Amino acid sequence: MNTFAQPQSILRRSLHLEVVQSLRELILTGEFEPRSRVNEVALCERFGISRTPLREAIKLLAAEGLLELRPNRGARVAALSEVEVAEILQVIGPLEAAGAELACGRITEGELAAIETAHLDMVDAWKAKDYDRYFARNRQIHDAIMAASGNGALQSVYRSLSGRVQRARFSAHKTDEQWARAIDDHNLMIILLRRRDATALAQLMRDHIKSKRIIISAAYSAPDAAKRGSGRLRGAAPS
Amino acid sequence: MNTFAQPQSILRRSLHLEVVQSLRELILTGEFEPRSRVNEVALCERFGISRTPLREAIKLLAAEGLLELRPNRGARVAALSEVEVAEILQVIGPLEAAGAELACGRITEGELAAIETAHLDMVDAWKAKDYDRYFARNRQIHDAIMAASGNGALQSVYRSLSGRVQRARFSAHKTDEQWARAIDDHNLMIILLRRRDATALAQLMRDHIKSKRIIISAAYSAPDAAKRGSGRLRGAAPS
DNA sequence: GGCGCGCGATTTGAATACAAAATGTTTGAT
DNA sequence: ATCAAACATTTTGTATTCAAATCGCGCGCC
Repeated sequence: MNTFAQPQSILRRSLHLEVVQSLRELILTGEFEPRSRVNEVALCERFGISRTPLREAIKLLAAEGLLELRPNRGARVAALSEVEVAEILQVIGPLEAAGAELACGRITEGELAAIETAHLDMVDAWKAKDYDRYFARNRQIHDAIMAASGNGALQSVYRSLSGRVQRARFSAHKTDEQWARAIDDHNLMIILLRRRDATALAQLMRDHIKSKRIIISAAYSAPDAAKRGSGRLRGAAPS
Repeated sequence: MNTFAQPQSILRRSLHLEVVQSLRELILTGEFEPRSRVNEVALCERFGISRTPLREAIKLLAAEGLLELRPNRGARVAALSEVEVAEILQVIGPLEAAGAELACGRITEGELAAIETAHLDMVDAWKAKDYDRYFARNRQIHDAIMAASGNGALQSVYRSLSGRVQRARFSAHKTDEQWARAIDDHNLMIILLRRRDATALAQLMRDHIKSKRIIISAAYSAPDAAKRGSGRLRGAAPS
């Protein structure tokens, strides 16, 4: 009767890791806004756990840079300044370049095909102006390239940094022209990947990120746009 | 009377962070050997604290990659395989290259002078075959270059990865020729930094690390040397 | 004599309890 | 009326307690 696939798999992975996962989701999806305080007891009730594993999770996410801990004053969701975002992007650039370079030497036909599929869907999302889907596919493509690098350390560093700026990247809406240029970059990316042209692809990845940096800078300069992006959910604008 | 400088500064920085610091030291200095289990109660007694902050610290260091956590089976000091070390070095290369590139555009005369001083002392240590001092200065130089990049995110990622492979780097003893080549690299490093030749320096940093990778690979291939290096303290060899 | 099984001891995982710090509010004085 | 100080409340930090899982060992069985 009990055809449970993995009966305990959820409970198996120590509670605090489960909480880390959930919390990370909440932060990355934007449910928890930057600078908002993290109330421990409230979260405990929400997750139905005690404070001990929650606090362990908080410490972990703080080390990851998603939360910031003020001694005796609790944790709050990290809010990156413009320069911090710029700094992280300056790190991501070389990482993506290195990943792409490695990927050129190891990527399989299957991985390439998957990336192309995601790419086509991303272009589709672009045409449909479906920003959410565009963004998801974009991320998927970059992750897949990093995965194809075959370097686990590279992937995990990339994922961590990428996660930290995800919100900023997402909330910084592109102009039509910037968006078109990004699509161009991605088209070229596929071509160079197919050609296994490591050098050119590495350079492209660096430039690609650099333009993202410019876009985000612009978003920070426009205060209302930044506020909107990083802040509360989109919807009916007040008055 | 009480001319305490920072009366509580030690207690101020929440206990778990203090423990993280101490534990990190113990791991990095090699007091705790790779693969050795971390007994919680024993450490609690050693630090004179309870298990809660210790466990928070353990979770943190596990996230950092210095410890590995096995569910219900405690933590143990991470022991990197050869491929893991190689992977991390593959990440460090581009990071150092990027850092050096940035540093060329921002480094001050004072920072440069400090690096040169460290460099001279490192060369001195080399001549005296003082490996410990050589290693310390080496680290100092690389850290200083990264610091001169002015990119905080880059520095922290670098420090983390660098720490994880520190033991492997240290324990992989160079041949005389390799050592001489490393010195050459460093000489050139200083020259290029002075010239602010970002492109050439970036390339040098990549190559510099690449040679380190070869050295470490060789150390892993020689099983006794690797065992010796990663394992117990040097001293009288058995039989 | 070797191997599997079960029991006890140890160790980890999580929850609760207690203490200290910070925040917000009220009250009193100027 | 305003400001400040003290108190009460909330929230964090740490310790202790309880439960569950693992490990080691001895016993019995094949």
